Amino acid sequence: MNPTIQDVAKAANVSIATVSRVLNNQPGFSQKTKQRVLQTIEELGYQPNAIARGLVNRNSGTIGVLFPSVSGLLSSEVLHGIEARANEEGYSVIVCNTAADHEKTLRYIQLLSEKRVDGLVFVSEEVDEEYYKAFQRMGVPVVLVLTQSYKYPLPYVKVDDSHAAYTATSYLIDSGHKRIGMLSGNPNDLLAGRTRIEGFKRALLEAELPYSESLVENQNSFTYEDGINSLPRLLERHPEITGIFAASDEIAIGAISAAYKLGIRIPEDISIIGYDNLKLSEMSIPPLTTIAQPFQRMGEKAIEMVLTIKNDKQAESSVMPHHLVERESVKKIK
Amino acid sequence: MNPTIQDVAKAANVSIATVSRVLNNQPGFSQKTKQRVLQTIEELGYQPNAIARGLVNRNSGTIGVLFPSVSGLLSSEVLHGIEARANEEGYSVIVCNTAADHEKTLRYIQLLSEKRVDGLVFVSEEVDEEYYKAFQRMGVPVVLVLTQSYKYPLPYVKVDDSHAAYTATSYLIDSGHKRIGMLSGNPNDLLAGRTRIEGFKRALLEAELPYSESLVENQNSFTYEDGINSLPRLLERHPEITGIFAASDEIAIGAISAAYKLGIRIPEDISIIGYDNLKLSEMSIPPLTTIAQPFQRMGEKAIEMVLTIKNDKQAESSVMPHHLVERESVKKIK
DNA sequence: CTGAAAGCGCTAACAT
DNA sequence: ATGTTAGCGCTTTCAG
Repeated sequence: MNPTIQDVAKAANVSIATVSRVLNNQPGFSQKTKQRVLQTIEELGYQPNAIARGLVNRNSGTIGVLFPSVSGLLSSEVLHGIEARANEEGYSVIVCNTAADHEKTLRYIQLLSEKRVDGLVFVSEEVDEEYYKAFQRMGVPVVLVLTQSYKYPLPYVKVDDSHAAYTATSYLIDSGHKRIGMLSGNPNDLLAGRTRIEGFKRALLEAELPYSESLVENQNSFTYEDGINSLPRLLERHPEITGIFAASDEIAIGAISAAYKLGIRIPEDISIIGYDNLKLSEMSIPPLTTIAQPFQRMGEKAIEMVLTIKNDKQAESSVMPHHLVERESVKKIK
Repeated sequence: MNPTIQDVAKAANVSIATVSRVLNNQPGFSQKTKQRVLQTIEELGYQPNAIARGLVNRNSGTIGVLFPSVSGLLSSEVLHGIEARANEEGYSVIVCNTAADHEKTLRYIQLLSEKRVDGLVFVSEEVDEEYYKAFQRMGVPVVLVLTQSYKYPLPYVKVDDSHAAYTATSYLIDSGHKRIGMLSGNPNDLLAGRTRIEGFKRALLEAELPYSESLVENQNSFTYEDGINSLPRLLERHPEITGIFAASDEIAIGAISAAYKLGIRIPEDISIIGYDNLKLSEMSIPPLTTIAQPFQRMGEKAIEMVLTIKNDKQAESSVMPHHLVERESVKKIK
């Protein structure tokens, strides 16, 4: 059995209150007793029981994080930032893989609520009414990452998707491309789908370049496979295209693979710009030019916001800056 | 304030013991009272406090996981398996990023110990004496993943690295290659480094093919950059090489990129086989033939072992099967 | 500067 | 079938 504060008190000939005081560095003990207590703690190998502490202090020192997929290239970078910042602030993080499943998500929220986590970070998923109600019942700070809610007043941290898509498309335009298409993800995804298409469209229109819906090839998701499948279709409809904006790096890499099989050279025949700047993107052939989202920083920021809300009951949403990473998948024309 | 079991008891006109009984499905209540209790629980929105429960039951319902890097492609797959299985078994997982730092690791172990986690999963790192002592003091099951300890009796789950390297090299040989080199990771890494070189050497020797130390190009690590840097050096020393075994997929992908820049075609000029079967490997051009490690399954297995040890105080280490994944980076000669 | 004692919310005897 | 009560290990008044 682990020694308790009682054992320490007894062995050091003081009361448990005194032990508690030196443990928490609260006023009310002499240097002498402090030494004695510290020493017997050492001797006994005493370790305070965080659970008992949590019961008294009504906090668990942990923050829950909900991902639709933990093994995603993207999630792991966000998680990295979350874990780092949380640890700095003295918190642990519990990860939960919701698999984008409604029931599972609800169960996880319930679980985290029972564990009395001090805050919640909700990544990449839309917040529906049930989730929101559960959040409210928990009464702890909740912050959204890579997503936002139009219905509920939940603070978020993300980039401006529309603007970022605009930046990507404009880069293609500035590089001299005039016939530009898009490999979209899921257009029904209001957050990552619709808005990126919007930005794409706006860039084209402002540059007085042709735009039509057929210029964007939609998919159900944002994966490598989606990229593989969608490139041929887009090119079949629009063989004149020289530049492509892919809604995710994975899609872009998939498109590059598909192009390779088709004997199309990147960037000589077709230029491609991605979105995300995953580690993946520098490993492709050719290295992928893309829009970087500061995933790690976003994770850190989310924790900072959770903690701010916990203290101040208020925190503003944060729209993080994206930036262009020029590599070799886009050719400058003339 | 969250309602407590007291509130429920009062509102339902029963004692807290009764509420506790229906909550834990222990014998000793009528259907009638059960209904009543359940209903008032519903009405009050009562959620049991897992911290209080933990204090009484002396368990936290959580398992700690230590990674040298959470954002690694590999870690995230292991984590996926860990999280899934842990959740099925009613446990949560706390992730810790040690950054392979000694002090940090020690602090994390201490922290998890204070949080009274019910078990520990230790991934990809060597266990030194201080770690081991800390494990012992904790008195909870510890299982190693993708690593093992020669000094301490800690159960592990991994593949047979030497054998897997042998398999990879043999595949090259069976494909008709006679001049084969290796892009090793860190040879001072006893676990992932040394053993893979061994397997490589053994395969060559058994096939009566030339082997010398200069045939293996060492690096400090197993990254993409290492692959980029090491390919040219190996080829400079041994321009006759037609087949290469890379000690990790990342190294392999790096080598492919380097080859591309050098105008060397894969697999026409040189064949490459990797090690890991990360998602990455199917996205490369050409898709990478590699040795698959069942990362997800390993994560699951680790949790199963932790739980087994918790109950039976015994669990055997598990050497998981690896297997070859044939894709397009190796050419069959003649 | 130090100790006694009252909880934190719950489980598990032990009564009834 | 149900209630009473003693903790689990700790923090925090409140007294001295």
